[in-house]
Amino acid sequence: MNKSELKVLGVLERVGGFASAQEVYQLLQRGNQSIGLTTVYRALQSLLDDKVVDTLRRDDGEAIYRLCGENHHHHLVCKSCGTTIEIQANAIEKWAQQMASDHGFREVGHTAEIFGICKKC
Amino acid sequence: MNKSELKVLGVLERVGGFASAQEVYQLLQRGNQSIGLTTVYRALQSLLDDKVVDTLRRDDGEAIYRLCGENHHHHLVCKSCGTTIEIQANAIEKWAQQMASDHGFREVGHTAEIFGICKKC
DNA sequence: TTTAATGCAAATACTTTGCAGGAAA
DNA sequence: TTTCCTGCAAAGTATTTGCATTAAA
Repeated sequence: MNKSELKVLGVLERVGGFASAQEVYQLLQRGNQSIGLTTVYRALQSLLDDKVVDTLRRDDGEAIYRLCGENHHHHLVCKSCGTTIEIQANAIEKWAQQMASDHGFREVGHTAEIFGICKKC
Repeated sequence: MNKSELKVLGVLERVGGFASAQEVYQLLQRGNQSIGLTTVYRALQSLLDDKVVDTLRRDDGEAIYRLCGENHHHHLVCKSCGTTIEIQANAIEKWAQQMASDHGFREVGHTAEIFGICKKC
């Protein structure tokens, strides 16, 4: 675990959810923690190998990462104004676990998002 | 629905599962149905808009497509080998509706995906 | 000194876009 | 003609790799 990996971990902690390599890089640039993009990729790859972070793909194909085992939440997003509401979803957590074990899956994660038009719009 | 879209649909039917744009393109090249890569991408985009096909991302970020059934479903995806299982989820449908109406949202849709490592991997 | 870490620049792979020629209506 | 369809080439984006430089042990 070297200096770069610690910086990347720091960002992921602050973000408290998913972030792409490009986002991590930009956040580091804004702070005074600047490191190269290549190094961010290498740090993330290494953290993945060590199973410290978890990865999946956004709809546009960009890889996003988060700390493993972190409690996550879901979002209710307005398609019109972009307002985002964080929601708790025990039902979803259970559902995901259930479905996964029904099919013999392990190391399970999930994503879920609700979108629509909010009151104001 | 034009000629190119029909060719792409034909391939997806024959494949009977997921295929990437690049794969569709190569399969068409091998047959005597050759069309340009650009056209394959455009056809897939159009089929997506018409909700005739369904898309997901492979682990390497490549987009894969397949014909979609009429009913709304979710996916259980193996992060290792890409195996995908379709699952029904009434619980999720209800949850999404509930959460949305709790917050005064309308025209509601949602996404949900479970990922993990499957039995074989 | 010997090894590991860094980052620029180039390479790679998938995907999208600009544009000009061709088909269809 | 006028509109839509095609596909080549170029551009764009995320990611990886080669390589020379620097930091660390």
